[in-house]
Amino acid sequence: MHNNDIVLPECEGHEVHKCDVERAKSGMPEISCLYDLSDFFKVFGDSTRLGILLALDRTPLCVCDIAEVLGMTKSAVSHQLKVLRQNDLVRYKKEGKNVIYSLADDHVKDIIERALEHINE
Amino acid sequence: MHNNDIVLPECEGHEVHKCDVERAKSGMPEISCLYDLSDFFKVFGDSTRLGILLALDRTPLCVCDIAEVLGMTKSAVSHQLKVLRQNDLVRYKKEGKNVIYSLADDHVKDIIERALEHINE
DNA sequence: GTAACGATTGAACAACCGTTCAACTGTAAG
DNA sequence: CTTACAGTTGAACGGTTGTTCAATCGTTAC
Repeated sequence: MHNNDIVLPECEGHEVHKCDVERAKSGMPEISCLYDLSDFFKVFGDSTRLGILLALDRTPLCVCDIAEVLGMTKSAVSHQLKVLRQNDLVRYKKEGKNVIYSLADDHVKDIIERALEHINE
Repeated sequence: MHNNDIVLPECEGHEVHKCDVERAKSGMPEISCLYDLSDFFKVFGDSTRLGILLALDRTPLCVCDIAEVLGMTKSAVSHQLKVLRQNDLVRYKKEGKNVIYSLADDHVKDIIERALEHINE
């Protein structure tokens, strides 16, 4: 519908179109960048992962404790911790039988607080 | 596993636990707030919706033009615009046969730019 | 060694989500 | 009135995703 060879002057008759489309296109980031960005937000788009991050924002915790705080199984928490690890949002260190998780950096906190502002108008 | 009646002093032997769990729990926001927050991020966690927002950040556009910019069908775009509307991220006004969409406020831009910073380290 | 516990992992399942398709509404033009 | 186009909508389909369950690894204690 959009990429045919017929000469059709897309939506002729309104001046709203062609130039605005060009302007919007010129300002758009790379497609790959768009995917990176949406993937980043996708990580925050789950209440379990968000809960983990908010808990770790208070204090470093082992997996067992995170599960206790959120009222979930260790397995479910561990799966989500893996996602957070792969996105460099948390760090971890082994301590005996425990694995202590903590936030990777302060950037995370900023982003969450900014979003909270928006929600509370 | 977590909510049985047996008296089991959860993870006795390490001082990492009980007090840290209490500290984390006390700092946690309401569960409903957690859902609101993750729902908010979920909206940004899709490249199509993100593309729409970035395009509208440059200039207001009608549905047809957004579809042109992103190389998608009007239907797909309209579906995602509905989601953005429901989350108060875009406004719209009718103009003849067209519906012109624009960003609801500047908060959106801030959040996206903050995320971009994090991705680019 | 064995037992117990913290943690991770993979498979499986259900629920969710985004696009496509077709049908439909409403407006503008002939 | 009829045609054409912008936009919306609902159903359906396929892909993704989060939790559960069972099995496993590593470390500690006996």
